[in-house]
Amino acid sequence: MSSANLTTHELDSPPWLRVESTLMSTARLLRVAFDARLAALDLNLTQASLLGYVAEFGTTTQTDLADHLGIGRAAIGSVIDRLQARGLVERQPKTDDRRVWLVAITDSGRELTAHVAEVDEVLRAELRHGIGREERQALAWVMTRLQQNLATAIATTVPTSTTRISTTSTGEQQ
Amino acid sequence: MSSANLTTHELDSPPWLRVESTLMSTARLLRVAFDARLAALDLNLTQASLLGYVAEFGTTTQTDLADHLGIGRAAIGSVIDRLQARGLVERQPKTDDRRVWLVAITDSGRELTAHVAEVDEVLRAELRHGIGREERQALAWVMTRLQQNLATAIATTVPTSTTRISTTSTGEQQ
DNA sequence: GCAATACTGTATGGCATCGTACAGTATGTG
DNA sequence: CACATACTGTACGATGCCATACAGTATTGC
Repeated sequence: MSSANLTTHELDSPPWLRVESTLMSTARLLRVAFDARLAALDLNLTQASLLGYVAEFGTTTQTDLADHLGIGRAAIGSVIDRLQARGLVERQPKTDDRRVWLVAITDSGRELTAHVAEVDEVLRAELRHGIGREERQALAWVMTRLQQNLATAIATTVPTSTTRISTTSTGEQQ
Repeated sequence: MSSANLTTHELDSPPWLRVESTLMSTARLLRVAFDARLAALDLNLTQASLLGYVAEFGTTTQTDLADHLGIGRAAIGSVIDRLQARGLVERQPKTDDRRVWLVAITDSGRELTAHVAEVDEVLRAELRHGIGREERQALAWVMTRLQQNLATAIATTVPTSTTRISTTSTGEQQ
């Protein structure tokens, strides 16, 4: 079974990483699940998110898009490239700022978005199974709080910066 | 410097992906945070997890390790390569099965694990800030449940063309 | 014994993302 | 107006992971 191993490995993983690894693997499964369902539309989660965002909020700059989807400006470029190549979005010049592209959804993109929304709705219904409304809200709240703490933790991490950790040897394995 | 963009993009992301993207970005931040703290030890989260697992549960095969850490067999190999190159773990042949390597922790690996545990403890204390015990437990419970639903959803995804969710056989013609 | 099958680890190529550096453009300051 | 600074999108290389294909080894069936 080459499919992502779906073993509930949180049960016997080292206790000092239990929550972390559960979160990580849940995120991975989430991506796999969406990607699998979206594969029928030849989209992955990132592409679908971008499409949905543009469909809902209209034309936006790439930087804006990158911020909202939580990935970098460099990465968003290639995502747009592919969607544009398929005619799902288009880049329009912005008249008063020639640095930026405005990313707009096309008709066929809008059409596809409807299918995406459908897939999304179905999948999310399945994921809600056995989980109450308050529990979902609590989950969202705790994770938001966790994000704040994470941001603080990252910001206050002692800059290992200059140490650079010197890759030293390690270089070649093999 | 180098600060990952920590924008709280969950607030205005497309509603039909809100929970999903929150989970994804939380996972990303979690990895970034751990990686940043572990950078002082020249480890990333995956390496630290592997080290911790071997330290706690003793020698294991690579396949076993891959399953428990939730990544593939191919990926685990290179992780072990690097740890081995630094003398933190070692590969021991298994006498009664010459296909497999038993991955064992070394003395210096065990020593480093103590530091890892320390980093982990500090960071987790920071992450708990403002989050009650029951809330954490609720989080863990919901995510476990979510994982089950995800696993089911993935398994029941209609195989698009070549997508082989199928069980064992069928794989190669032959 | 021998062939078929299953399993383990590795090599290879691909993908998504990151981080850095860069050229083009806008905006602010003197 | 000239210059410095900030911002946008892109190019490039690196990383971590995956899926596939493969060789070596074990196991099973006859």
